[in-house]
Amino acid sequence: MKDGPNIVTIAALIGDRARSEMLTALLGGQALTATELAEVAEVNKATASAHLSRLVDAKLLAVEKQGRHRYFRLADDDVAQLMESLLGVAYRAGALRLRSSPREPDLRKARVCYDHLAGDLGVIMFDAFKKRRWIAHDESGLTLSRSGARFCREMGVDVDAATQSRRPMCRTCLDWSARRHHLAGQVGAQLLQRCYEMGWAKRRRGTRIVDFTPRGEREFRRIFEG
Amino acid sequence: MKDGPNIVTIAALIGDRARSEMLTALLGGQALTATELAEVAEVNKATASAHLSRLVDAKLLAVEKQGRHRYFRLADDDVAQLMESLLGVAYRAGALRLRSSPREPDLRKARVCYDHLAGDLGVIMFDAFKKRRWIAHDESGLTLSRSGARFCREMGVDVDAATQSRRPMCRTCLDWSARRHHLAGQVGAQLLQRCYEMGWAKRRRGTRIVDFTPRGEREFRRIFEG
DNA sequence: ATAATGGTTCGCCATGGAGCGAACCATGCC
DNA sequence: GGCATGGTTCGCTCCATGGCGAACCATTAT
Repeated sequence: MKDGPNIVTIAALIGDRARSEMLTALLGGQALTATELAEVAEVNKATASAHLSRLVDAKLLAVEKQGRHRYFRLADDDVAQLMESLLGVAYRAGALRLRSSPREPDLRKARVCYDHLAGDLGVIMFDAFKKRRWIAHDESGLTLSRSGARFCREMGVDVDAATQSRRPMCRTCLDWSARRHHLAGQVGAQLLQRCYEMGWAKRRRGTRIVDFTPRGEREFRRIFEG
Repeated sequence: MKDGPNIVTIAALIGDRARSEMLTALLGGQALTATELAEVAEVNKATASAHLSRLVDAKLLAVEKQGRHRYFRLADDDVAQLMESLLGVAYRAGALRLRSSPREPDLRKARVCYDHLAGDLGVIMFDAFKKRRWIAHDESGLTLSRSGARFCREMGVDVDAATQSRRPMCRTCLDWSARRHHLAGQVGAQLLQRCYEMGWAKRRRGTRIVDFTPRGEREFRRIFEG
């Protein structure tokens, strides 16, 4: 077997219906068990197991044992970004099944991207962060400014806890539907959490769609828009 | 055939050794003929032809007829970005063939990413653009500031011609080796051209590596660093 | 203990698709 | 015109891999 540049194995792994279904499901952010993933992919437990172990070997997924369950999640948010890139190309190549699906507008408006908010509302939030200088580009990427930290605290984000972790606070993520950036990283993740906790929004079951309540959306826009 | 989300077809297309070899070659930016690509991929002309037509159908590649030749290139710089994303994940998953290849340091230092400069030097240039406010983020992405345009003109970039085209002037592109952004878009492409024209750098044959001359690198760093 | 449930391993089948050679068009050159 | 060269089409082989069922281990529940 001639060995090619190993993007081949990665791409081939994603380029299978069942596995891709699993990965897309995990883009939702929550960890799922093997059987759940088998259902999502509509395959046998045996096949699912085989797929999953290959995905783990390739470091696309990470596992966590919990009792007799094995919880799978995306290994990394690089992987999430990769999936979004793929979705972007597929979407613009016109092949994405989503297009002309009734759910598409909702997905474009607000959805979960691994663990943070994507879609139009995600972009709005990111723009606000830039405009108000809550984040700044420096040599090492994106950093939260002093005023940004203040804002986050007001929103109930535990900035100090976040400082401990070695996961970057802020990070950009390319939004396939809007072709713009939105906010990822710890701050992005925690802000989405807060949206749930404050009752502004809720995940729609079985999808990546985030439904904002009318009041939630009003508040959100009041804070981030204009 | 159950139809999955169509990232499957895209990923599957990339997930084949021969095709992936072709795509990677085209990441070099110049259009190549079918036979050249067949050689790169080490396959028959017949198989190459089959692969190429599938890639074109999926809008990953674009063709241009010229006499009895058919020149293939990446359809879009979205595709280039996707490839870079994949390279990034493959690289960090530790599987990339490059790793521990003698050429790796050179690739990390400076390489072509489709049509613009990537690698450490690419990142240095992008950082300079940010720091000196030659580019600014606004709602619609990255724009070239007035001083940025002035600088580009000094460098011999034809900014006005670029304004005509509908391809974005500036665009970020994620650098898989540096995990940071570098500059893409028309300005990125033209600046790389100028590096060649001014004799600062040269493509290393058959690779994506850009070799700077000692003088070229000195000049480059003098302008963009610090 | 025994049963139930979550996952994995193994052996087998089926098929998609990658690869080739040969014949075949298309274009350019002499 | 005739010949070389670039690409495509067609028919064929062959192998990698996805899929399943059944048996099996592991963990929790009763």
